Amino acid sequence: MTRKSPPKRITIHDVASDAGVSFSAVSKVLRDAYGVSDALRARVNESIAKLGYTPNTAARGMRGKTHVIGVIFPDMRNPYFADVLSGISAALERTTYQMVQGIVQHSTEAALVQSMMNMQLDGLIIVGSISTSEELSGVAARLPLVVDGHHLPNATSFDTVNNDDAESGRIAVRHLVEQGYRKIAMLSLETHNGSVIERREAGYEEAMRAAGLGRHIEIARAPQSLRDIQVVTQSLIEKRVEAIFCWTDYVALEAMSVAGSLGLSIPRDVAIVGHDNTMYCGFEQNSLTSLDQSGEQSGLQAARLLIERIEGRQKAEHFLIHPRLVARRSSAAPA
Amino acid sequence: MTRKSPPKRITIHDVASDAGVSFSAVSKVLRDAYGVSDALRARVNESIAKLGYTPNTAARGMRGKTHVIGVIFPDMRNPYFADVLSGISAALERTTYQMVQGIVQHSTEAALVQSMMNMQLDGLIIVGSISTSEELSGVAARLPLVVDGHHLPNATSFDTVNNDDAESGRIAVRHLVEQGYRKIAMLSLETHNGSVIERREAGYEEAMRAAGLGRHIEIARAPQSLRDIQVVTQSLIEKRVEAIFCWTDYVALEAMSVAGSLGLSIPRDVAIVGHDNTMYCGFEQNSLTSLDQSGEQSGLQAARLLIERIEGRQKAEHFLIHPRLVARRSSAAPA
DNA sequence: CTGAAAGCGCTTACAG
DNA sequence: CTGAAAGCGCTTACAG
Repeated sequence: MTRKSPPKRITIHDVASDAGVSFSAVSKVLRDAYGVSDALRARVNESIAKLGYTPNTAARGMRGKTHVIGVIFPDMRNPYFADVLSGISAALERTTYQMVQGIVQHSTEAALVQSMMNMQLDGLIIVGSISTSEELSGVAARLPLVVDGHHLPNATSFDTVNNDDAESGRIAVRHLVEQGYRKIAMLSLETHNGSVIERREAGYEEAMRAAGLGRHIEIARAPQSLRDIQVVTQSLIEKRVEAIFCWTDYVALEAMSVAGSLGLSIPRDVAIVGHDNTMYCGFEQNSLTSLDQSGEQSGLQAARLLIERIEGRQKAEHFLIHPRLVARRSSAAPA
Repeated sequence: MTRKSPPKRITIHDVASDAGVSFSAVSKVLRDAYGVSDALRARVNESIAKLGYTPNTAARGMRGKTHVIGVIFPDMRNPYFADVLSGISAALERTTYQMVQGIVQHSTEAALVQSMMNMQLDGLIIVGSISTSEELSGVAARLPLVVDGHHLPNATSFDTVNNDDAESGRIAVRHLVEQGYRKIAMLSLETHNGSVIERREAGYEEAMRAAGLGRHIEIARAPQSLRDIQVVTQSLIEKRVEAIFCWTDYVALEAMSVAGSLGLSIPRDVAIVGHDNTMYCGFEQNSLTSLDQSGEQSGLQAARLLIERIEGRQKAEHFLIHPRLVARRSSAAPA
């Protein structure tokens, strides 16, 4: 085993001997525990600074808290998640908690959760979970959990943060109807119970019926791949729909691309509305109308709830965000 | 302290007693160590499966390897990083290594590195590092390190994976010159020594001179914010440049947006070339010419190198990727 | 207010 | 081939 000899790690013992105190005194200072005099604390902190000591997270994890939380994202491609992360990060800034991310790629959400539990993290935020209520309850039984973007009928063992996704669907439809569109389709995703997408679909259908457009309800579901989105968009266009509400922005941008490739002009030939109001919406070449659910706010609240839960709160809390339409050229009234 | 009592964790001892062996025998099976009979191994594996045992990463970290590596990204907004992650993930799939990500937000790269060292991770991949050679050498002295996207004059204690960024700059310029453009500017980023951006600038300048266009060299550097990019793009357009080579795609998309807002048409009034060939380039409304440095390949190689290094390789290796131009409408020859 | 002891769940020599 | 012992760096009662 040829290993480079790593510079010896500085431990609590080194700090103790430098400060001339017992090593348990150092531990107490670190954890802000009771029963340390100001003099002792000052001396220890000085040594910590001098030696550049940082606690070994693995060792901490064996006994108490690691002061690290985990955040799980379903993918890194959807720019909405960057907004959520930004909110979480801001909320954590003034706390002693650090964060690591797990992004579902070839592995599964469950594997990532397991891996983070094995690392003894203090709590977990799962964004856009694809797990069932039962699975999430199982996780919540083992560590503090907040789920962001998943509507669960009866989550009592963990907190949730959600956009009012049914309202998103309603707002999108009402807006398009006001602009003069009637044959409004929805471009959705093959999904599962309790997902944000399911709620958006429900809101879409409800508003269509309320507007007397029930006969025009048309929900097309495509997997996440660009190729599939293309095919499904084409078929909607062939059906001569007048407007398409897409479950997330990048799908809307792809739909826009397909329409353009077919020589159609937006919104004249087909109007498009996205969801999340990510940074690409504002680009002139897209000018995509979108529903803003403030990912930043969502992340901020999720982090707040998680910390409260780590510090002892037992009762579940559920935070709801109200979406807001940002109208742009892609849904302008037909001339 | 009212804490929910978490279901007791299954440890190596539980497995041992279930299998009727000593707990050290279990440890050996887990680590594939020498000196375990097939019969014992089979019995232990059966118990592991039955009990659903997974090793406690924190405990492992106290003595040996955690089998977890860390990947640090400078941000989550640039879609190029999703490609890199995908490559790393693919490379890890057939190994026993898990991965967590750290994304630089409000914290710093150095803080994230420290945090991951404290977690006793087995190795680190830093993508798009902003640290100096010295800082990175300091990290490499403590754990196996691969740096992706950072040209360091004399990295001997860690591996690197790089795109040939000077070549990217040259290819961009040559392509634009072939298409008939002469006043070619570069939209860059305020940056540091050894960065990929610096190299792209160097390649740009070199190719401009080689084409006899030295007098048209114009490098505008903007911070990462959309607002700043707007201002800088406007000033380039006011100088009546004929083409703009942007250091990364989303900057190019923003430049495109600014041009559009000013009523200019692309490429007739100004041609645009991006870098990374991320998924947005192919959208009809963008149709952005871009240099493909294959983020997936980059991630794949980085993970391979890191694992080799974790398993004992001492000599530094440096992998170079050759960029490839993907031409689209944004740089078509002026009619 | 301060310190000595036990123990978290593993790995790593070492002894049988 | 198998197992008992020591120890990684902390936290948590507990004793002084």
